Amino acid sequence: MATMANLPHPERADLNLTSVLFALSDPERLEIVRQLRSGPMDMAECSLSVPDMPKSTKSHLMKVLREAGVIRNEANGRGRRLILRSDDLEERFPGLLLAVVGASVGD
Amino acid sequence: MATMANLPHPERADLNLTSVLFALSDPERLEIVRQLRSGPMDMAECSLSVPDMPKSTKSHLMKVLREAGVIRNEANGRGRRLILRSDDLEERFPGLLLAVVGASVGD
DNA sequence: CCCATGGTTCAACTAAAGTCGAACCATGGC
DNA sequence: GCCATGGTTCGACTTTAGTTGAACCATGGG
Repeated sequence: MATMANLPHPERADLNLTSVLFALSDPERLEIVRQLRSGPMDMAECSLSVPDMPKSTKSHLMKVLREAGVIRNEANGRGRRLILRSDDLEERFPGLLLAVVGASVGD
Repeated sequence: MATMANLPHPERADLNLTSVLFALSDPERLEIVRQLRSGPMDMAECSLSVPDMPKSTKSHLMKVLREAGVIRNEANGRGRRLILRSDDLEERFPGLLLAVVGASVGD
């Protein structure tokens, strides 16, 4: 029924550039964002470079992205559905997301 | 004669996206970058939100930006000349700089 | 109803980043 | 030559961020 814990998300107008940049400035978090580029994903599905990452650590990565307003984290059955906030980011920071996810990381 | 200490700068090809994003994810550093958008500046001229910032702290801000490849820091007489590496950034991460410096920060 | 699944939260710890005084160092001007 | 200027570097410290196990919790399935 999708009634699990509703986590807080900042509103579009409250998105802060430096917070977004910080959230994107970590390779693991950036990788998550890239995977979400092609559409929502179940959290359990999204793979990271560290395959055996503890779930508390993974949850923390999501928290940073969510609190910066980069992703939404919604209850979905037993799991979580992750959604990139493309529209909100585009509105607040036009071109930023495209530049970031489109670029070659460099290492 | 401009022969003062030559600080190390990463080459264009070595620029790393997450390092650049991290360097830009601080309000003070972002402000410096914005001031450099309109051309090189003497380090002594660039004003920060904290007017009485110790010079060691200011120097550290510049170091982070320089080591990420965002700015050049060249000897210039008794002082230092700061130059935004627009071309290198545009080459490596097209559209990124424009999106970042063009955006409203949000707080 | 019970339990496995998939996740959040907390607390304790480690690691990384920021702050800033003090020492040092070129330069340009006198 | 000397000194004021404008900066870098170092070291010690504070602060912030990342990591993880353990406890907890909602859900869906049997």
